Amino acid sequence: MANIQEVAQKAGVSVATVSRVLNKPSSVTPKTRLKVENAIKDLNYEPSMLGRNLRNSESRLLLVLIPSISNPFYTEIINGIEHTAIAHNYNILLCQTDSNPQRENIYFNMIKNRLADGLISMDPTINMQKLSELAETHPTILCSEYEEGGSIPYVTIDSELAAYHAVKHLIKLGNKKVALINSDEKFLYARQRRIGYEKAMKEFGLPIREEWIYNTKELDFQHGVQAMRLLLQQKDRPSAVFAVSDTLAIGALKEINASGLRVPDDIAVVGFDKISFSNMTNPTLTTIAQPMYQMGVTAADMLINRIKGNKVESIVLDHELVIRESTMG
Amino acid sequence: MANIQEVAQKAGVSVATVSRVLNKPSSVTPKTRLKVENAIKDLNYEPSMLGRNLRNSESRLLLVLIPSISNPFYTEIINGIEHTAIAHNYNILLCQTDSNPQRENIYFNMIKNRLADGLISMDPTINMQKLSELAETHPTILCSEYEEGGSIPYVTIDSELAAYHAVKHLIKLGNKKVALINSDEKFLYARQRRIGYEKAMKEFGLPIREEWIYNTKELDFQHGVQAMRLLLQQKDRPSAVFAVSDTLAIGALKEINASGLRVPDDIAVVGFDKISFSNMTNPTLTTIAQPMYQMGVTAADMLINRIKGNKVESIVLDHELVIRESTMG
DNA sequence: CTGAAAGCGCTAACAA
DNA sequence: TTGTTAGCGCTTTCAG
Repeated sequence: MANIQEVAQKAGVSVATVSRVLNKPSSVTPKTRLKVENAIKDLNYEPSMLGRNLRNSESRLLLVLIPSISNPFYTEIINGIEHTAIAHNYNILLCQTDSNPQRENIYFNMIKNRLADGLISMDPTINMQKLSELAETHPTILCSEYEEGGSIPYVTIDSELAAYHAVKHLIKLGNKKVALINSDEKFLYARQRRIGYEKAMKEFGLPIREEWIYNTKELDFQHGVQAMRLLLQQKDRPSAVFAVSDTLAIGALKEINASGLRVPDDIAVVGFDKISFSNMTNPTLTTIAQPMYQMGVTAADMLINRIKGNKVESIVLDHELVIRESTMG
Repeated sequence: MANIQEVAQKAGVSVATVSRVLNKPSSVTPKTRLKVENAIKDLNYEPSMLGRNLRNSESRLLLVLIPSISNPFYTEIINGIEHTAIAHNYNILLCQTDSNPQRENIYFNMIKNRLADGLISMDPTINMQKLSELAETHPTILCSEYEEGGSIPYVTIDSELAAYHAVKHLIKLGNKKVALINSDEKFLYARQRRIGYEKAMKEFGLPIREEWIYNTKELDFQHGVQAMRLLLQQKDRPSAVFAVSDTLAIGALKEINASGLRVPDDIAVVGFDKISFSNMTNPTLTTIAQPMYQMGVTAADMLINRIKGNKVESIVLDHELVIRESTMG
């Protein structure tokens, strides 16, 4: 636990020189550098980030806000963020809000208290009002979910177009009765995906029937099961389902199987997100792949740029339809 | 971005008094306290953790090391850690090693650089040699995977006993030919689970056949598929499988289904960990539940105690066999 | 109960 | 190239 002072003393130089060896070795003669390096080794010295951070007025920490770590949707995005962060000498503070405003507040305070230099929010349930206020004074980026017409820079995909592609795929397979398992339409992406769904249906002259549209409260498996159960109870049963998240789709899959029907023969299913489990199901799941990793990289790049004081532009990335067994006859 | 100085000035008191209002309001007269509180509000003051941390020689960050965030095994443990941490005014720095020694080094350095006050490792691939050295000078706890006879305190379950229970369950169901899908036996838990498996088999006078024991390189789904494929190629096919992780078991499930056999009628399957996806499969998976959340809480408590300078004892928690469809005829 | 002052470990401006 | 020194924002000891 030696400090810079002791190193300087041992090496017979000033603390400034030690600091230079640490941060810009080229600005020191090889001879003195060696002396310092030896002293560092002898004393087992490790520079304290506490001192450095205070002096530099930075924490070199990036706060990443997600609803829950158990949602596999975020893992690849986080990987992208983390990789980029580390490459720029930052670390990430991964924080779960559990969609709990109290939790949210703790994390907002961490930013205000300079425990983190900036924030990437991926939480659709976040209090946009408060976040926008925070964003005025502290570098902030939205990832995936964003605010239409808001002032916070974001990186996302075109949800409407993606949903349109998914539904079109089902229709082209011959399905005329396509159901939609959507999440709560208080979320922007849910509204957008519904529009994409309707657009595809209309384009092919198919009717949009309210009984085939189900809005779930949450995104988890169990809600997918329940949604599918209700859909199966219809007298005029849909022949295909588009679910706006893989976990919902996997729930639907499970329920279809349980009811003795077969996927895709009786009912075809398309999910959204391409989470890793989506090819472990039986049958494997056709799904929309978001460029997760790339999204994370982009978000982190944008945030680091903001921290540096640069202006950044919002970005919309491309998606891709991944066709697997759940729609292959 | 006001600092404590400006608040003091505005309130007409010394910085010491402001600090007192922040940390021990009862040590200040209500009258001065009010003055200070008003100044804080007026200036929108937020105390800087940078200054406080340097002064207190602490970061109030706990480093949590996991192999990969995509492994659902860790999510509940992390929740336990995080909750406990927050309750004690700590935050966690969740770090993925990707089983990459280079990554590992970065994180070890973060500890040495005082970016975190202590470390909980859940990475079975970690360099124990290096970790032990680090643990001599920095608070360290092992969670789940531990070192037999090592000096680092740990919290874990009795893997041998759990495996014994799982296999005994299969045997009691009438299975005489039980296969084991184990992970690499360089890991302690893998060795222990094999011993538990053998113990149960021996106890019931059943032969232990090497062809029925498969060691995988990794724990993911795909390796489970592959292991099961080989097991199914045996002329004398096992009638039950115990996999040491749910992801492996889910892979096995998938492969059994693909080969036209039925679970549990043809082959019964038991997993390990009770990850959330284990009851989304078809059929749902019988598995060993570890008290994940409790493990996280315990690990965090232990670490915080170590940071305080207290001695802590290693703890072995109880597990539980959760019987579901994959073993229910 | 309050204030003055030292100092946590580091960096960087300035001087030599 | 190297050293001196101020100071980042805070807490805490010591006096009063």
